[in-house]
Amino acid sequence: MDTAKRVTRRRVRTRARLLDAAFAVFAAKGFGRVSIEEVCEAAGFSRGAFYSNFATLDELFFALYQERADLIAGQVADALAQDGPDLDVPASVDRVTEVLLLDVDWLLVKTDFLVHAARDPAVARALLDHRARLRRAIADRLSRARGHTELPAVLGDADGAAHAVVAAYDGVTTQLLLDRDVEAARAWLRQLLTALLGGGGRTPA
Amino acid sequence: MDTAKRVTRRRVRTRARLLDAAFAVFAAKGFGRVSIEEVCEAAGFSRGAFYSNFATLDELFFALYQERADLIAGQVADALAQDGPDLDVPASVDRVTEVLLLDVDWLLVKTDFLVHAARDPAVARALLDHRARLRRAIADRLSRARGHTELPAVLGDADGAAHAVVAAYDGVTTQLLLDRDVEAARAWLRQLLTALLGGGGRTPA
DNA sequence: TGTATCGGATACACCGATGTATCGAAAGCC
DNA sequence: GGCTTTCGATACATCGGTGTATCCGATACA
Repeated sequence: MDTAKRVTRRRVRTRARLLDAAFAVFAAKGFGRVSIEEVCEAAGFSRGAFYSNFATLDELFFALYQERADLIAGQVADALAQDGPDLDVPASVDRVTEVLLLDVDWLLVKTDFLVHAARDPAVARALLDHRARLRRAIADRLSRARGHTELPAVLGDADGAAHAVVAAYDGVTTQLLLDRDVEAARAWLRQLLTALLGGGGRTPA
Repeated sequence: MDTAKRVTRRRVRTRARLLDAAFAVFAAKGFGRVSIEEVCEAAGFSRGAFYSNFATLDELFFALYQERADLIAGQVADALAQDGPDLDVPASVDRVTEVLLLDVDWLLVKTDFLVHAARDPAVARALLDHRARLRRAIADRLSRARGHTELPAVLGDADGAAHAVVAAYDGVTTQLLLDRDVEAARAWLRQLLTALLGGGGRTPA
């Protein structure tokens, strides 16, 4: 039942170029202020290319988000897998923080997508799925290390702790979008996370 | 030097109606998807009324945000002022939480505004100011009660604690926008805040 | 290399929103 | 209550974006 059209190699390239261009334009101007034409122009294509690959800007946005979010998720998983069976909380926190607050442009686009998802249940579900997957990765890591380092009881189980980690991430992101100070945000997220997870009292610079 | 035009009473009414209508429409569709005409129609006016009061949609949005944000800020201040010189952390947390997560529509509009501010330095400054004022109110309250309840040292001074409170608020907001579960968000914010501020171990329902 | 299919460019018709200029009615002032 | 000023409605010109239908060059496959 392979309905595959004649394999296409050019197509994937142009699709990728469209997505890249869209990312740049969305980051710069915000999804709400971007037209299909602008994306095409930035990608060096005509609108024909766009309509051949996507039905609407929303569809492209969705594809874009999915692609990049998977990428980040993978990086986070890697960062978490990097220490052995013993969990070194501060080191893990550092690595994850580095990944999560790497690229302000991504945070901009991601927030745009949040606003978009907040008004479309179907999109919201996709975003919630992504977040759930992220939380699960964190929770797994935390519970795997239980017994070594005891979690503060106030948060409940490892799942609660993972929830808290994500909330801290989101909270710091908000501030970062406004002041654009990545280093401050990283320091602040580290501090928050160690405060929540109790990674042994480390004092910030 | 009173450059005041002949006093106008009708004007303020229509302006208010425009702002109210804009709030509803923005909440429903998102700032990026709303046209001037839609706002006017929702308010029961013609576009002439709009252009007589605002130069651009951005300008209206700014005014709208300022108005509502001041309102909320006042309510938070009230909530914080409600106990006497002694600070009852859990009670205060409850009251503030109630105010901050009162209205999902407001959170939607506020997040739209964040996205908007993230790309306009002037607007960003205004939003940062608001946040700073909120933080200061919280920090004042916390430090005024110092000695009674000791804050966890990990967060630094009262200012750091206030920062953490706002971050928790922002983080919980993000989740709330996606799952629309206000009660869960409230419970979760209470839990986070007591975890951060150490309001004596209360266990959630 | 020939050929059938695919992908992107071009051209066109259309629509909705914008901003402005003008006019009539409402509201304040004496 | 008349007069003046202000406010909002109406009409118009314009523009940018959208979506579609068609065409030609590129690309895979035999």
